[in-house]
Amino acid sequence: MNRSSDVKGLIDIDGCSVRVVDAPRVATVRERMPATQDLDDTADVFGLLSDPGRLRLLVSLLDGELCVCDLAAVTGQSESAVSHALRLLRAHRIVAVRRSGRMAYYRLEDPHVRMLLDLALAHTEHSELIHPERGEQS
Amino acid sequence: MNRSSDVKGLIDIDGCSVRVVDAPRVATVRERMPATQDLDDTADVFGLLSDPGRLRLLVSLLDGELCVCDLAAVTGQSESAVSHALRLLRAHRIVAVRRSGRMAYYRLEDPHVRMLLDLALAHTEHSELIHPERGEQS
DNA sequence: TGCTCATATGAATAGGTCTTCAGACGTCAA
DNA sequence: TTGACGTCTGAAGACCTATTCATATGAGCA
Repeated sequence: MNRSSDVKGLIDIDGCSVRVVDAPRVATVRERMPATQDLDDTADVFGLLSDPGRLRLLVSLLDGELCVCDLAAVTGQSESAVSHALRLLRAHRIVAVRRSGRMAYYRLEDPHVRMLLDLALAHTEHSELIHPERGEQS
Repeated sequence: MNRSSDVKGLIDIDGCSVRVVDAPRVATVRERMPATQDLDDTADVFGLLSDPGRLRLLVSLLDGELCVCDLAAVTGQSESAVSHALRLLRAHRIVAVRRSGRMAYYRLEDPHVRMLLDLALAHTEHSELIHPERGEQS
C-alpha cells in the first residue's frame, strides 16, 4: 500500500499525508485510541451532563425518584423545559419513568452516569474550579 | 416572611409560588443541591468533554505531552481546529503548554478531568451505550 | 360526559458552538 | 534579512441546542 512513513516528518493517515514530529509516538497513541463509536458515545454522555438545567435534574434524582412538577420546583425551571430535558435523558436511558395515574416519577437509571456525577460533584464542592480567560503561565 | 408552605401543594421558591407534590422532599433536595456556581462550573467541564474533537485530544494526552501537529495527526483534525480547541482547554486550565522554540507541547494538567476521562472510557469500552430514539418502556 | 390536572409535544425563535479560511506572530536557518 | 515553518488568531458561515408558547394527550373526578 502507499505508505510514506519513511518520508521524514510525513506519515499517512486515512489515506492522506500529514506532517508529524514524533511519528512512532503518534502511531502508538493512535493505536490506543478507543473506537470512534465509543468516543462519540462518551462525548454524547458528557454533552447530556453539560447543561446546567439537566445537571440539576440529575443531581436532584441522585437519592430517589421525583415527579415532574417537583423537579421543576427543585431546579427552578418551567415544567415544559423539565419535560423536554427529561425526554432527552429518557431517550438515552439515563433516567427512567414510573407512571402512576397522571403523575410521572423519574429516577436516575444509569449507574455509569451516577458515578460520573458523584465524582464530578465531589471535586467541585471541595476545590474551586478556575475560570476562563484569567491569563496563562509563561 | 411570606411563607405559604402551609397551602396544600404550593410552596414559595425564590419569591414565587410553585406547585409541588412532596413539599418536604422538595425542601430536602433543594438543601442538598450544590451551589449554583459549582453546578455551572461542573456543567462547563462536562461541556468541554462533550465535543468528540476535544475528547480525542484529551484522550491523546492521557499518557504524555504532544505537539500541536502530532495532536492533529492523531485526532484527524486540522491544525487550526486543534489550536482553537487547545486554546479553550488551556483557558480552563485543563491542559498546559510547554513551548520549545516554535513548537508547543501540550499536556493534560487537570487531575480531576483525568479521572473523569478514565472513568468514562473504562465504562464505554466494556459496555455498549444505548442510542437515542429506540422506543421506551411501557 | 365534561372538566381539571399533570405531563408531553411541536414549532419557532434566540443564542451558542464548531469549522474553515485567511492571515498574523514569533522562531529558526541560511 | 529573508524565507520557511509551527502555531495562533479573528471573522464568517453553517449547524446545533435550549427555551418558550401554544396545544395535545390522557388520567381522575364530578
